[in-house]
Amino acid sequence: MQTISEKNKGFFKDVYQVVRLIPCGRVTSYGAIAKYLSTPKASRMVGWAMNSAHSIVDVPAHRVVNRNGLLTGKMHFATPKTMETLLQQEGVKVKDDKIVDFKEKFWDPSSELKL
DNA sequence: ACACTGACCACTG
DNA sequence: CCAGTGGCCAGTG
Repeated sequence: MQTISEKNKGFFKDVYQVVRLIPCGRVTSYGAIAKYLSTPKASRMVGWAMNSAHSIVDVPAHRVVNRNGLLTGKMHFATPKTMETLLQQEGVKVKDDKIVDFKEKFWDPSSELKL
């Protein structure tokens, strides 16, 4: 393996960059990152990038959730509760594997970074 | 080398 | 409003 951690593919690297820039106590969605990078349809690839990113500490994948604010990838972490635990430690309230006041905690790179 | 799957989102009917 | 389909990249079988 060591696919991205060593080589870092184009799209993957961009995803990690954005996720890495996510402020503490803030969350974002796949579509937001995908749209910021290129097209919202690429949200799937973002999720796939996370699939490898969950193994990378530099990428707080726990701050990345789906459009519903649901912790979709919690199962991919060390433990199914690692994701919600990390979020709660950062001040993000998680209830029923979902982020409370998700829209308030939502961090849109296309709006915050924008450039 | 080909085909299918994968942590999804947005649009159309 | 709810349901269904399309679409992007990369990796594995």
